[in-house]
Amino acid sequence: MFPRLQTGYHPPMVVTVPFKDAWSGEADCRNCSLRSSVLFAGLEEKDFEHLHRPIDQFTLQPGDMLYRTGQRGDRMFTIRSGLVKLVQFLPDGSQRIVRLMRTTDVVGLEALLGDPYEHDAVVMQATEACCLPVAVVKSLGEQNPRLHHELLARWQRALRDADAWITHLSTGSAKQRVARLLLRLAKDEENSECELFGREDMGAMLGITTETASRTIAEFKRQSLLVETRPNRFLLDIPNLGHIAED
Amino acid sequence: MFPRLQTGYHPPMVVTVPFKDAWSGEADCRNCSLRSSVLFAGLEEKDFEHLHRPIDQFTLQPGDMLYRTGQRGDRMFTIRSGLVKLVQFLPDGSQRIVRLMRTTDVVGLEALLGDPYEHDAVVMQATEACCLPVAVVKSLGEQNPRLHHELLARWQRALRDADAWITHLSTGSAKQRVARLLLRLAKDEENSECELFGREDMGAMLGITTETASRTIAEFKRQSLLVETRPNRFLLDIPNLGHIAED
DNA sequence: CAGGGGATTTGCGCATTTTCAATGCGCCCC
DNA sequence: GGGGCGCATTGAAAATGCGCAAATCCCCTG
Repeated sequence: MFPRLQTGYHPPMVVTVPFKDAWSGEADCRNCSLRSSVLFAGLEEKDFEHLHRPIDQFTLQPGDMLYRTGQRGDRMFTIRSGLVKLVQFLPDGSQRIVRLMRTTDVVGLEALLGDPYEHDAVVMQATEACCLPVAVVKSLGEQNPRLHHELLARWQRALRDADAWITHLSTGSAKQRVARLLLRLAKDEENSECELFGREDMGAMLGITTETASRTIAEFKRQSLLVETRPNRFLLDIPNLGHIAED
Repeated sequence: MFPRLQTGYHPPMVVTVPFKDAWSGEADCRNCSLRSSVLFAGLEEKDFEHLHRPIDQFTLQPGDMLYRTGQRGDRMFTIRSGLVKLVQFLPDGSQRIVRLMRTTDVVGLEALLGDPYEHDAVVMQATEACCLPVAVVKSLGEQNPRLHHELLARWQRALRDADAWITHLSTGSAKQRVARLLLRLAKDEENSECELFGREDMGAMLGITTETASRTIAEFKRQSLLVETRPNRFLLDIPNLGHIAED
């Protein structure tokens, strides 16, 4: 169903690989545990009656791709849990990650306009996603003003994230960028811990090389700004990282 | 009406400065010369009848600000001509330009959601702008599906621009970034010429220092990749700049 | 338990970029 | 015509990041 991409592989690759069957059931949108914060937050009983086919739900593994750049698709996705990166490629073949999508984010909004997808959407951590057919969202959006407003808000959220990505993660020294990334990752968690990922991905997010990403993390570890509680899970010294990030 | 900001000034500044009266008339939307490409492209005669107050039009000078970060506003702007930068600030006070807005772009979309503006919107080159009250756009958007679609498309366009900003203007060496910026500026013009701006602004766009921007431009000039036809107007050697940009 | 593949870390030399300071240029105003 | 101001350019030293290769580590598998 969803092609799998190995970390480190690069795009001119052809996906000959297994169609992993990732379907994990039909979502019960009415009783969705994320209902209040998700795109469908504003739906009412009468709207659900228009939902003729149930919404499909998928469980995806790292490397799976929701879609590829340039492809035309008729679906968007709500991320229920996990982590998905949106990747763009430069003419020389190098890649840049332009956004991370997490719980309650909607991926692939451009499909709603009939545009081809702008990115490769690649799963980084095991992810549950709901598949929203464009036709459904479109028709519900026309009937329900709250959903419609919710859609605009999603677009705006994506835009704000993109701007923050420029301002925070693509500006300043490597140390600053890494520190800002760590803080941002820990922000949503309760215990000032965060799950990190491969150095290559870090580099692609921050516009630095893999080695510089690695060196910086290693140095932070030596300075006890980071403590690795398990592989790639870090406890942060938030105040001091904040100090590095800002100045 | 619109506060003026001098180039090089930074944000914690208070605008004590003259309220320049920039009002330049009421727009005749029906016969707008940009009608076909502007937000209101899809309006029909009956829609115009709902336009009770005419749309105001402004002529703005470099340094004028359409709005500031954090401010709540009830208007958006269509840029008719000229150039406007959207600026964000880092905690240390340095600034980063995250987008350039030009003819037919809509600035300040976030007002439509009732959100505070996300940027400082500062005029870089003399600009004509139409002021679109949020209430008007909102009510027309509910009546006219084409306008509504147009709105989504604007949001998507902004998002695509933001992503391109990350991928093209915030990635790679200084030389590459400058080359990409030049090419992008020349793209819309017919004669492979482009209007450049202050080195400080260039730096803030590319995430490099003013000096590096200056050095790079100076070097391109020495290599005849650029020819300055008038102050800050450059004729480009597109193929060779393209070569630098890509590799 | 040994072997292998991939990812991370590290060393080292080099290129780029920053930083700070000085100089030069053009323009406007007195 | 002579400041003065803002901006662009340049120089030189220092800091930073890159590229490449070697070493290490980790995990998975046979």
